[in-house]
Amino acid sequence: MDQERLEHIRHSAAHMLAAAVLELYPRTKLGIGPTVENGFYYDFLFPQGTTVSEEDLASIETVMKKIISGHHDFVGRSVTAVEAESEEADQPFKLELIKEFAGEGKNLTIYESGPFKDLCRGGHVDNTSEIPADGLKLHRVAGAYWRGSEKNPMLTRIYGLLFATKEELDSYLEKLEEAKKRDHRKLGAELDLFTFSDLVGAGLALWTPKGTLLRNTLDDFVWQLRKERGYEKVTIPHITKKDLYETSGHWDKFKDDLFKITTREGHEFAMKPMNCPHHTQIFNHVSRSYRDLPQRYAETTMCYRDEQTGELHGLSRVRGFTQDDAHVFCRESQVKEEMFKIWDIIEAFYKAVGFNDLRVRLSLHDPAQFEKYLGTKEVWENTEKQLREMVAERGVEAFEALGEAAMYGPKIDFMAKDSIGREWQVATIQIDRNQPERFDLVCVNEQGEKERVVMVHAAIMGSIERFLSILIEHHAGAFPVWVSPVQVLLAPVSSKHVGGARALLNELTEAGIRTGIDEADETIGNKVRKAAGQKIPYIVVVGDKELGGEPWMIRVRGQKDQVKMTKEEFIEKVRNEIAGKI
RNA sequence: GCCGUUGUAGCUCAGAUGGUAGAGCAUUUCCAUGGUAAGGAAAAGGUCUCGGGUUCAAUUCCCGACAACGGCUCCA
Repeated sequence: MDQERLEHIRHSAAHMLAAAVLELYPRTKLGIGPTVENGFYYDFLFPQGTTVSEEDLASIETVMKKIISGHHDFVGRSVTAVEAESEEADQPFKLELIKEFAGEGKNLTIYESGPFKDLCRGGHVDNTSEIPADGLKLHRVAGAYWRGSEKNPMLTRIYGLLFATKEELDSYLEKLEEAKKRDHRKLGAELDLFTFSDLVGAGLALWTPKGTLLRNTLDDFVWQLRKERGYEKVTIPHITKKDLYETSGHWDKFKDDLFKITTREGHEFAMKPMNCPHHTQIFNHVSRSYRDLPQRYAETTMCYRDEQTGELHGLSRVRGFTQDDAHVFCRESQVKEEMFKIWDIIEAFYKAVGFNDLRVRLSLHDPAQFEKYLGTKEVWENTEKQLREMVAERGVEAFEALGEAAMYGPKIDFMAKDSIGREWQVATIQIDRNQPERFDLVCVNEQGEKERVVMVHAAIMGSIERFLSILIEHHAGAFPVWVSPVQVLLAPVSSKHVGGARALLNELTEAGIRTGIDEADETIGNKVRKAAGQKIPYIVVVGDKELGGEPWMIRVRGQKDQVKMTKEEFIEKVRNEIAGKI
């Protein structure tokens, strides 16, 4: 079925949803009912005191299907604004739309289908019998502001899924189930990686030893890639005087999102929401010669933003998060080379963690809202042109996104697709000519003159928290061997094998393999079950045979049959995988 | 922040028109020395999220806070 036809079907179904709601709740006021990616929604203002629960959806759905089965034709007719207003007299939201559309000189049409009529620009099927009722499911109810503005009243939005066939609906529902199983919030608890505490507060993740190992493993690799390219580590405090952000321009635009601290002497401080302003002060504490450039500062450190409670979500959106941040201070002539170095790091890193094809997004400013940004139009346009050239030179396909730029400059963002096809922004490279201006960052050039430097911002994982939410879901917790907190689990057959297993533990650990041991007095079957649930890559049962020098039967994650290998072969194999970032 | 739903043991969930609660898994101990996805038994574990109110009595009803979930808005 072609997309346009599916759109018509979904939009027609939205009318039927409204019809069903009016039948069950006659005094309901109607918002709008467009199509969305996998179906449609309709916004309603229910009569005072009515709430619609998830269970009520089933009865609405039943009524909806009954109306659909009435084989009603969709009949449209043009109306004047006055006619439209009289027909929709008891629908305040429709009246608002009529007024607006009439003001814009648009033609108004009303579509009738059986018992229901609606102001609508069209795009329907001819008859409701064309709506595939068995591909339909009302699945969610949510709040949504009228016309998307938080200044407007909150309406109740009912989402429906609608596919051409039942099979497609079922397969989509299966996909949702699969996503649920992979949910990082669930896996984070099951794999004992992180937790939240009501005492500590919402959006403040606490990392267990295993989770910390995971973070550090990834961060160490990023650092290795950076170190090879001339980066140096720096360290900054997590708070700053207000003055720093007044100079950077952040205080003005983002003061609501800062955690603020007032000292006993009445001075205002803030928790840092980013690191660049601090890093400028390290660059700027001595005069720099062009010979000292580029200065490349890297630091993995936490930032804090006072996100609204309703926006928090697992690790994806938190109040305290860790950036693997880096800033390069360089001359204009060095920008491209530095950008490409970062690009190389990003490619190497994402390949190693199992994301193969990153999409590249050019995140540009939104010309319609230029007041959101720092700096002049000219600087922005030049920088954006430069980014386009670099993308072209790099020979990659990039898509452009208006309004996705940072406050101080445009970005090249990298988008990763996870294993069930969802796309996420991960790494980012940003060119910044505004903060060097504001902090007066210069070097002395060959002519002995002051020369303005350029800042390049480069986060590889971005926020480690958000990155891990994506990584956990991408691999469903079954991380590549080099990333896994525990790479090999030893399971002694009985208590008399514990000593021998401990010796093996030392041997494997010496070989650089993260090894665990399950010494519990339990059956071997139970130990295997638990280790498999922990998604540990290799499980080795240790009994008389193994300790007696016979080949091992290794249980490999994801494989049904065990693999036979000598101890030496096994150690070699795992070491190679760790070294090869597999 | 807004709309809606929810909050009972570490986890997953039962439960009572208002009379302080129960299971499985996990934990601890004992028995079993067990060979690749749950061996057996016992014990321990709860201010029923927190704070107010109504009541002889509140985990249960009411109000408020906090937190989680689904969205909206936001995301430097």
